[in-house]
Amino acid sequence: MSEHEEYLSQGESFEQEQNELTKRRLEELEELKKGNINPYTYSFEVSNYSSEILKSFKDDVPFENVAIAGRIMSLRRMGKASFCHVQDSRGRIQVYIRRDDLSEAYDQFKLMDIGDIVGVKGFVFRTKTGEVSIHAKHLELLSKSIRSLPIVKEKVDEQGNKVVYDPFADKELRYRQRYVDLVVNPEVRDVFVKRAKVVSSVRKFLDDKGYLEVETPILQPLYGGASARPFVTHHNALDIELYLRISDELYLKRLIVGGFEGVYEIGKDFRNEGMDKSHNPEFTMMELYVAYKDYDWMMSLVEELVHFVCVSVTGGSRVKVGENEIDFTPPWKRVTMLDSIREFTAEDLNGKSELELANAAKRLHVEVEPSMGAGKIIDAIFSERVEAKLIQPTFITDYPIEMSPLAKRHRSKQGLVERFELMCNGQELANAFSELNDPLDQRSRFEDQARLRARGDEEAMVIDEDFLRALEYGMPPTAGLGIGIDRLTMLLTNQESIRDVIFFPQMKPEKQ
RNA sequence: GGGGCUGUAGCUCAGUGGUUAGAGCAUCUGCCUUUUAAGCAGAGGGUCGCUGGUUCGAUCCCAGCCAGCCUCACCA
Repeated sequence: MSEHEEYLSQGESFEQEQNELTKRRLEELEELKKGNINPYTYSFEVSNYSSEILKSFKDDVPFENVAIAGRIMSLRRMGKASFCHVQDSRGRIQVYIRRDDLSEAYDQFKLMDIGDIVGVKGFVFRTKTGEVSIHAKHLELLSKSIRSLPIVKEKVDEQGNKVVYDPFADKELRYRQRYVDLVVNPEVRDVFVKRAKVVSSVRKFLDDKGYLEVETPILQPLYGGASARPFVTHHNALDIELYLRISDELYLKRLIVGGFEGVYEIGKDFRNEGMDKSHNPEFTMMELYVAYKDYDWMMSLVEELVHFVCVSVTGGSRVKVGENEIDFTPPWKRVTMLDSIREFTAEDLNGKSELELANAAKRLHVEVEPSMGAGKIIDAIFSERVEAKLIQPTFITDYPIEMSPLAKRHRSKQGLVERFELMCNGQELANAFSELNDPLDQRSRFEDQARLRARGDEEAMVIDEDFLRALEYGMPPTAGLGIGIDRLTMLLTNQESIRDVIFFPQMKPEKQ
């Protein structure tokens, strides 16, 4: 049995359909080895990048001795000369290969395919038709591809628009084989480069303010800080259940108790809930806690932070998102939850009883259940009648106390807490409050949650005695903030699905 | 979980209750030393998502299942 037959017989790593194409590639691989060519080399001295060459080449100035490496993305063979495009991390450049310049290396070139990774040395020139290209003096196979890539072709039409033929567009394949998506769809790479810029600019902003980046446990004996169902796992040595964190909040506040005056964490949270275009089971959250500050102060910080990130990532203060243009120039509108409802529904819910609230909900065609308290009814009306209409960044402030067991009571408004959410493009982007630091109040709020849990609310918070103990030692007045990094990235890159800003979104397992 | 749409060649997609299921790209053979959606001539490639049913006959009709997308609900 030949080497490639043996490889193909090894079953599952090759689907049936790929066999013919792969078999051919494996034959080439053997031929290369027979010719003493290592198809998987160790290194190559790269001295140039495609985009830099294209940008800096001037026709009258000789540009010699360039060396690039990348993947062959197109191939036009014309007997004793050929053209191909080589794609590196910064773009693509055409390479001209002539038998006369390469002699026996041209025979190797005949065994190369689209998808192979090559190193090219040569000089830069402009072809008859005007494309800046590399005239190869040396061509070397660096890594052989034995699985054929989807072939996407492009043309620039008379109007100068890029036309794409046979796009690799199947969303399932794109998410499952993101490596292929990234190779073949250059705009996908751009989104993730911007995502990295979102994270680094958030970090820079907070570092420059003097806040300390910290890491707290992801595996937690108790979960808390949000209303959500957790993932459960098991630690063998201790023989205990552990939960994947649903938020960082309670640990970060312990650090404020410990004397840090500003701490933040950027990391993954995990929530065992449904998935849709704005929810992935694991997602990236930034949480910040600053001592001696309140939620009013935090609103100004959020304006400054998000504006800074927007400028860093996009170069400006305005972003096109779908049909809308969003302007992040501060200051942003600040409106209480009840006022926003009055503004969009003409219902004034201020000081209304539970029965009056239920009637208002009915008038607005918002479904309410008998079990819902005043706070939940207000929240339901807001979610259904207001939220989607908030396109420009808007702070919604002063939430009902029942929904916010970790937020401090409002200094002047009965039944409300000092909390705000930043709404933008009809979605929540940030959530913040004056943190509850009264241990007696915190304990009674936890107990309210425990009662909800006993009634079957699986998302109600569990009592965290160690957190209460920390508060009993005394926590300074503190402002806290959480920003969903994935959703911020969606906005700044104009992506409508969270799956398009996460490299490997959660998928059902692939069928065998 | 409800509703809608989709699944045909490696990729993008046509198509039909009836002989051997098509196109472009990709692949293979031949020609071609400035091409570019390269071209010209030829060739190979399919469990028509899976299972069952109706039928003389199913890729097509029906049912169930699987997977994906959209949407509603739930959920932050």
